[in-house]
Amino acid sequence: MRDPDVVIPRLLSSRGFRLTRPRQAVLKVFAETEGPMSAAEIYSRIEGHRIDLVSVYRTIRLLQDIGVVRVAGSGPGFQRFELSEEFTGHHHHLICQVCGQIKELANCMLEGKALDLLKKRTLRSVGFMITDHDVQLFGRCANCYAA
Amino acid sequence: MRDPDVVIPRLLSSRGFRLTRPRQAVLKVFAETEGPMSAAEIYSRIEGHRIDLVSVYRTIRLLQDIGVVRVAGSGPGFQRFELSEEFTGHHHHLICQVCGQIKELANCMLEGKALDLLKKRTLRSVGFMITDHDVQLFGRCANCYAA
DNA sequence: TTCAATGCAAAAAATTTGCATCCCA
DNA sequence: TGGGATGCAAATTTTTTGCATTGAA
Repeated sequence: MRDPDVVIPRLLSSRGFRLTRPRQAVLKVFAETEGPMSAAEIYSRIEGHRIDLVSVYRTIRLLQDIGVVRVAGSGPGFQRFELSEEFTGHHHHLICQVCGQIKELANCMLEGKALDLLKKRTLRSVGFMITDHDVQLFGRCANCYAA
Repeated sequence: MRDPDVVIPRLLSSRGFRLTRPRQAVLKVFAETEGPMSAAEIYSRIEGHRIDLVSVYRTIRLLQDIGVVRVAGSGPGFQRFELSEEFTGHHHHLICQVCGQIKELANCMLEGKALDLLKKRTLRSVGFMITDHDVQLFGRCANCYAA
């Protein structure tokens, strides 16, 4: 698994993008946080929040464009973002339907023969080429289950 | 599989909600369309669109509250809705990353022992009670694959 | 007839864009 | 130092809310 603090700045500079203060701040939040976050959540985790929310949006977009950030599980009316799997490893999410909390789940029960077979069949039958997948598991987290 | 045209009006009236013209129009669109739609898409499919977009939103919310519609695969900046599985059957989605088109996929390769085991393990280890799941398969549809 | 539901307007919330200024390479 | 990046303001887009009027039961 690669280290975002090393890889991403290098990737930015190799493509002619500058490593500015707002970008560093957003990258820091991504690197030190597990699980998907909305733009507002990222913004609120930047100490002092002395950068503009617009720059958070622009940085997220840039990181998506260069392939190091992906959309992961939109909430009600907004999107959440997460480092791509080369940094986090392949994983899926446990989403609490009561409080909205999202946790990572390391095991993927979809990889392997079943998925390979599905890919082949889908390509043959409808012409759709499957390249990625996401599994969302809904239910109640420990707190909301107890309550 | 139940018939939404029969079940939903009955469900509405049994809970004291009225079957108004805007609600009938939205229900008609849900019943005759396969796959998830945004509020705007639903609105655009209502012939003559002589009802207000606000009523579309309010109807979607109501249908969610009584459990016959669910959020399925939000797009970039908006949500998509679909009849719940008692009407459509359990299924997942093929999402084209190029054109955004969404198609239904009837087979679920997750049901069965693997999922049961995961449910047990997750409940025991992190206290999370899994009740539902969604699988999104990303890639390229036949058109965009050819291009 | 009556109260829920609608349409219109306007507000909120999430996200994007324009542009003068700033600062990283 | 020059051009990409930022901040601020304002525009867009999606969704929600307030309120007088309408219409389904």
